[in-house]
Amino acid sequence: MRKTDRGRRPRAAAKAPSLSGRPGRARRDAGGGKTDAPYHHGALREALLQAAERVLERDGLAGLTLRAVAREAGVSHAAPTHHFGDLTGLLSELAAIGFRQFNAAMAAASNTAASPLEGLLARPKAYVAYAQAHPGMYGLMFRSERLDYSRPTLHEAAETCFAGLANAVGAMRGQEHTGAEALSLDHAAAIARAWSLLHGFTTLLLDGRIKDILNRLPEGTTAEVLLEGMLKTTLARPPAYPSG
Amino acid sequence: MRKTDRGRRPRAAAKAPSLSGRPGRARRDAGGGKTDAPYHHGALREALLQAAERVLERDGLAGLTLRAVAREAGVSHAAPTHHFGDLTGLLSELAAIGFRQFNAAMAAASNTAASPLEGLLARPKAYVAYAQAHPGMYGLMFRSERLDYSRPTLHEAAETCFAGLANAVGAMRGQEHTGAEALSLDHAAAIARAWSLLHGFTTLLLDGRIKDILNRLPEGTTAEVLLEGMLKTTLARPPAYPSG
DNA sequence: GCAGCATCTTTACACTGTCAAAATTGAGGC
DNA sequence: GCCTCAATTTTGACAGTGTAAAGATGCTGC
Repeated sequence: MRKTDRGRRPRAAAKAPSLSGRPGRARRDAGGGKTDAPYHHGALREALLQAAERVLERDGLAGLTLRAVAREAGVSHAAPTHHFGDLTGLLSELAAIGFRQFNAAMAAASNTAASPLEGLLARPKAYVAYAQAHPGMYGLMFRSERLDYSRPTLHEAAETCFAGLANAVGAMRGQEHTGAEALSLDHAAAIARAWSLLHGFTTLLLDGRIKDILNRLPEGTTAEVLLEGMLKTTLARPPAYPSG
Repeated sequence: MRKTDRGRRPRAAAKAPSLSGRPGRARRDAGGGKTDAPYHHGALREALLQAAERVLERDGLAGLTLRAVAREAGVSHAAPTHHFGDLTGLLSELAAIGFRQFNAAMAAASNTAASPLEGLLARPKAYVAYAQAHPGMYGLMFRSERLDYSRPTLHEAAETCFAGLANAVGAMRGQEHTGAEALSLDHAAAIARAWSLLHGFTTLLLDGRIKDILNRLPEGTTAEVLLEGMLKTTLARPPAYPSG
């Protein structure tokens, strides 16, 4: 009994072994005051995902465990298993939510751009900005080896993300509709280059490696300025091998 | 995290509780046949690092635990603690070894290049090739959040790696000696671009994301070809803003 | 009303990292 | 030679993790 009761809530302070009392009652009050939560939660799946997002933002990827999420949601440690199968399942569903947020943020930034140049820079800047605002989520989405991309929700959300990026690159090169069909090597290289550049810069930035470079630049130079410098010298030039 | 069957050598197949026998004897025979290893190993630190490298190659990052390394080396589960402090210490020292291998591989590739163009492509190709040959080690070096970069050995090895990359970029732009001094924004952007491109492509490749792109290219197109395509359209053009 | 089933809890187990104490051994001081 | 001492290694324990199985509970269809 002395094993795993570290973070338990007060738990009614009763040692009565619940002969007839319902152990699931009057305990889930962390959310909005509904203190008479039924034994059957009703929407535990969604509640668990929201709890997981809170834990991720608060404690980072290392603190995102099944039991921590269950504690945050106020249910027993085995409750998540029923809804997600295992840890990979929970993480994958949460990552799918992250991808949708990510896509929405980039689409919004792309739509509200004023000048043409700003339009070109809007997506990449939104990409890095999202990662900086939600480092745990970005790490989960892109750096975690505990995701199952065969899950439909995650697969679709990630695919949408990739398609948006590929389309943006295609539009920049004057080509529309980058469906699931064949690409020229040049076009594929342009997509891979854009994605690699953004993803690499982002992960290096989150890992603190970019600081070494920023320290050699004038005082106060921010990562965003460096990113703009990286992009401008790339975007300002036409493709080397026109795609005709 | 059920492993249960993995690891767990026969362990001498004896249940004699070693009433007077020395439990540390005649057990470390995995290496070279020296079956009468003394209680004091003599070079346990090195043996543990080699064992850790074997475990990493065999079971990946997820299987690289303190206890697994101790089992692989044939010592008790707490032996590594004395030499490395904690898991972070062991992983950091192993990552330092990885960085040195990584640096050596790139330097060798850069030195044995024949043509000038091949010289430019040699380093990036060696970069990706190393990561493909040692995915676990690359993940440990660049993707693990459990490293302590304040450790001198790791700090120095990683710094050497970065300096080599920065120097290669500097040489490509006609500038030598990229010491720890100030950089122009353009030069810093070039370094960050090269590093981000390589690191991003590598991690995307290791995570299987590049496959989605390769599938849209002619049958049999390999990642190396795509990488060359990415680099050629970048390298074949002079810098947009000459560094004069 | 009640049987079936989905949901949630309890219990148990194997594994992990880390700490403290005990055991073993090599080396130096007398 | 013996004896202490410090370094090294083992043993044991503890808190935490994921996961599986069994028990408790309440909704739902009949």
